[in-house]
Amino acid sequence: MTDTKILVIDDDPEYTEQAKTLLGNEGYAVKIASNGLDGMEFFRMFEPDLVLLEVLLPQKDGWQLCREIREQSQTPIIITSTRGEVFDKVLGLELGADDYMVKPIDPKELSARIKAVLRRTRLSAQPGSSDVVKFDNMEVSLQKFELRLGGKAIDVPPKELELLYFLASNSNRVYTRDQLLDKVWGFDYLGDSRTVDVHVKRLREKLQGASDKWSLKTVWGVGYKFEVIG
Amino acid sequence: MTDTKILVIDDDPEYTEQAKTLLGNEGYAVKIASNGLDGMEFFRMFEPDLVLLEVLLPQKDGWQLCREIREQSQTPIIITSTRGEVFDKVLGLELGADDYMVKPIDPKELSARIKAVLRRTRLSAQPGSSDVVKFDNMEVSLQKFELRLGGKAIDVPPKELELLYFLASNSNRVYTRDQLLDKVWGFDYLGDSRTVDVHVKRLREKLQGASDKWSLKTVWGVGYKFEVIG
DNA sequence: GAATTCATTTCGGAATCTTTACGATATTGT
DNA sequence: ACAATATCGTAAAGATTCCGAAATGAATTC
Repeated sequence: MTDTKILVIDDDPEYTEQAKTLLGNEGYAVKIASNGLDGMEFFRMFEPDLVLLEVLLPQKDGWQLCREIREQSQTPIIITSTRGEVFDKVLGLELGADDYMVKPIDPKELSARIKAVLRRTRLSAQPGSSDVVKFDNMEVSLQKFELRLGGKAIDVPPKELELLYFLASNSNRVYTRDQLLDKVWGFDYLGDSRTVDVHVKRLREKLQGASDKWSLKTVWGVGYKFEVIG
Repeated sequence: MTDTKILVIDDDPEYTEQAKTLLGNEGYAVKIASNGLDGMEFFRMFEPDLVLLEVLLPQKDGWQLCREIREQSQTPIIITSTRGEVFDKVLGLELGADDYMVKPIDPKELSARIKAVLRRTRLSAQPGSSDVVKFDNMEVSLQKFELRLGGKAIDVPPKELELLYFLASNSNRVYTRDQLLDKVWGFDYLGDSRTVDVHVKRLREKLQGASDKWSLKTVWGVGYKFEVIG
């Protein structure tokens, strides 16, 4: 049923065997790496849908690995650790991990968390995201985190940039406010959908008169879209 | 405006009363069940759009109920519990609940979470069902929510676009005004069928002279059709 | 040419969007 | 760690757009 691939990076053979059996039974394809270097290598080859990553690793520790994975992909990561330090948790989440678990791990909890994380990240999986979006004289880069209009860099706050990036990278398609809250703000955002309007307005101020080949359009009764002419 | 139904399953009368008042004020239709068996029964009869489910219930506990509901429907479920155990949360999510809240519940948070969950679960029913209808130089897209004539995008209000989309995607077939009200406005629409005439007129203004291969025709004494020549 | 059906126009109310202002929150710089 | 700054999100008022009812005029049928 599921074709989902999970990469487990941990040097405790007993634990990894257990994990492999458990997750295998749940229909996942499981791969084991027992040190940091292998971990990174396998990550590239295996292209997992989720990484289960131990903090304490030979050759290259989990933090480092987490950072490297994040630099090149949005693949969800669950950090595991024998220590239960709050510090670990905070650091892990800061580095872009999606969840955090303390060993020893209850098998039931593990599979539940994996499911939950996959569910979350799949919701926000965006079609066609290649980091930089260009239209005519406009360029939006998430990596550089900037907006360029005719070669000139414009200061744009994070939320506005993310919103513009999302709309532009899915141009001509309408999104409801709720969809935008999901895609840009996150599935667990609690708040009013009018918020989108305000951000659109602030964006429009900055984009005003920049080009006649594209625009941020309102679709009455539906939502917004980034429209490209021609 | 909202016709959304919420089923609250909880045996604490004080809590359910509070919830009923709060959610009622927000425009939801609320039904209360005070034990597990009623809960399942009401779920079937009432067909709610969302279930607010307490874990600790007489007769049949929340976990069991959650599982049963999931077996037969995708209706979103928010689990509530007095304990704040991580275990509960994880188990809840594993059983297919959509969110989890710890009592005592802040009314503001409750309504925010309900909104968020509904938002998430409704995404599949949003515009984006990549339906496009094409005839010659005309293209109607619900995804882009636009009408294109010869490559040029034309602004069309929602109702008009939906009407055109419906007629065009069932081309050459006649529909009475009442049928159109049913299909486009909704089966529960109460109103004058002359309304259709007005919308047809407005559409014709926009479509005027666009092509001779198709047209929005009146069928005298019957209704309208989108006629395609050749 | 009378009766019926359709087209067109107008207009107020409703729904939706825009804009503004302000407090809360997060970020930055020192 | 603190203050200064920037961003974010909410609420409310203002502007806009759309919808649908009614009324009148035109077309079609018999």
